[in-house]
Amino acid sequence: MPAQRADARRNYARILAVAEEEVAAHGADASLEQIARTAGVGSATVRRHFPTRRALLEAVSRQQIEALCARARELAGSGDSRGALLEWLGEVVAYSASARGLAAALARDGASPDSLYENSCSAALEEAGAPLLRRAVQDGAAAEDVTVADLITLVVGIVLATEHHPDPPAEADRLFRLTVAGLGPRS
Amino acid sequence: MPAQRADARRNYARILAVAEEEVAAHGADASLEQIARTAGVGSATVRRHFPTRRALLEAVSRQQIEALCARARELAGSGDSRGALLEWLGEVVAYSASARGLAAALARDGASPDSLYENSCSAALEEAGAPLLRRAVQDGAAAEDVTVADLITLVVGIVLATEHHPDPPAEADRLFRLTVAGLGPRS
DNA sequence: TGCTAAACGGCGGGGCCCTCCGTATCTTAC
DNA sequence: GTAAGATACGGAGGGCCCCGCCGTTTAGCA
Repeated sequence: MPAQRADARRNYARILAVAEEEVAAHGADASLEQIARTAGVGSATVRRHFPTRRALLEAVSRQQIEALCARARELAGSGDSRGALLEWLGEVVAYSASARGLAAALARDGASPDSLYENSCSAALEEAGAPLLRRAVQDGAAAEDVTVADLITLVVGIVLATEHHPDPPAEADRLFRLTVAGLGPRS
Repeated sequence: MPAQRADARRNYARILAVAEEEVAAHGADASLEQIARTAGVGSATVRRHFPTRRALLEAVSRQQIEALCARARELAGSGDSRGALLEWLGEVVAYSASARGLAAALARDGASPDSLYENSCSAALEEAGAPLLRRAVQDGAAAEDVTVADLITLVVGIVLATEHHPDPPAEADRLFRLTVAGLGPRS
């Protein structure tokens, strides 16, 4: 006895596939109705499988998020704690800047009453990044009151602000390096 | 012979006043129709005075922007070039975080064909901030390849990313300080 | 006081989001 | 194999919004 009916699973997959293309093409505010139309289902079905736009964005971004989490685990064993953290953050920037909708999925949405099980995407990333940051703090390469959430928020901010540039990934990377370096040579 | 008819000016003022409240209440994507209704004019009239949402946001933010420009001129004479630049940027953060819509008005919108006379808001800010940055660069307090536009973009990113937090201004300020400090004590 | 041009605003088209509810389809049990 | 029940579907309608058109009003000038 499947937890879900077979046709429901099929539709879920179809919708998700179409949504990936549509979000890639039109960004985080792609039309849900358009997705439904292309997938050949009713708009209600889309809403049934993905109650909120955010839910859909998170599902679309899932693979990328998991890849980033895996990368964090890889880097956790690296010798250079600061370098590992920066490398990982840089990849988060690169992914978010090139895969449209990812940044929006990561952005916290204060509109929710209970923020417990929500933000599954950003929660996963934060958990994966925690060891990296912890090690960097221990090595004195990062301030103690910084959280992974802070870093993710900064990254998301950079990506959001560069979203409309001619070459978002390049610009995002530039600003990220600038941020890492601090305002300038002399502090 | 007025460049504009008297009633047009009146309506402009009415709409702008209503828009300020509405944007303050509902953020950058306040309903233009709601503004028209509250102002007691047709929605076409709103569009006539403010062809794009961005135009309206810029008009709404004009006073704040000018205040920030004035502040930049004040700080231009300060002895501590780095301190002056940081002080100014901090105020940009504070303004943007507390006045809803300002960040959106500042955000570059790549949708425009000719970006010449556009972004009057951010253009003004950039011009006002240029001397501050120039001095900081001369004093070696900022990297040479940094532009005011970069700094504004970073600030806007921080504000956008913290927009949905419980206390946006506080969070934005935190992240700004974190950015200025660089990732950590050891670089 | 007329005339002209500027400004207004109602209206309709198109789109999107959201909800409801009758219907079709899958599962399971017999 | 079939009948019953649960599950999922999707069309339709309401509400809101942005946008453009165009007949009408009104301010400003002679």
